[in-house]
Amino acid sequence: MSAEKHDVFQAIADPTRREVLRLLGEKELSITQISDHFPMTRTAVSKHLKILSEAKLVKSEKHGRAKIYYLHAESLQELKDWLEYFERFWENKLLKLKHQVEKDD
Amino acid sequence: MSAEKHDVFQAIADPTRREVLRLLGEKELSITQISDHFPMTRTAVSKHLKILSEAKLVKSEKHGRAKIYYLHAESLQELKDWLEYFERFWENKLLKLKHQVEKDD
DNA sequence: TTGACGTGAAACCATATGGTTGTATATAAT
DNA sequence: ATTATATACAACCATATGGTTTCACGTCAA
Repeated sequence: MSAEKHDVFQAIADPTRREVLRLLGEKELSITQISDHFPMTRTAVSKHLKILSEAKLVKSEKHGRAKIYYLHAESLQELKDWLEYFERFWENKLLKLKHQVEKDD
Repeated sequence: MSAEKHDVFQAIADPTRREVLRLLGEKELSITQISDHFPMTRTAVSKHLKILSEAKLVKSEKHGRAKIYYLHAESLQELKDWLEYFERFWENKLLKLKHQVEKDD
């Protein structure tokens, strides 16, 4: 798991990491709590969390011996911006369809 | 490059593939035309196109000896839907900020 | 103080990924 | 018919990715 090349797009490419984000959307959780939801070792989950951290999609705080992770959804803005560029390619189609339906009434 | 496991999330994880999507947003292009934009072989670009095809983000038609690719942006809807779930986590913050600014006026 | 608990980190492994070169095949153009 | 063009496909390669096991270390509870 190499250096500074984990951006948001790569971070959300993995289904496990997307599921982690959903979990953290519900509630802050420790690493152990998170890994209880997955059929893999705590170490594996920990690596996923590292990647999510690098992409700034999650943040963490130490509470005693536990490390608590929480969602930092603001970083999804980059994705939203990227998507926006492509919206014109199908939003128009939906509008045209809507107009067509209304005309048919 | 293995079987049916290329979904939209994985397809857009690669910067080259995102750039291909942008290019095709401007204009339909053949494989050769697309690969002219990248510092890699036509074969490499062709593999990226295959992955984008599997994710249904692009479609293609044969015109004589050329294979013309065009954008199929509708498949980005899945991404949009996924994002929507997380919007509540920061849209509210922006709204609060906006209200604060208005109150300050 | 002695464990038990929660995490970190290193070493290792199989497979995926992103790229290359080389060869084959179909379609135009001369 | 020959040649040039556009793509397809197979083989190969280095590195990344996603996972494991093992061990070390700080922290909390008895």
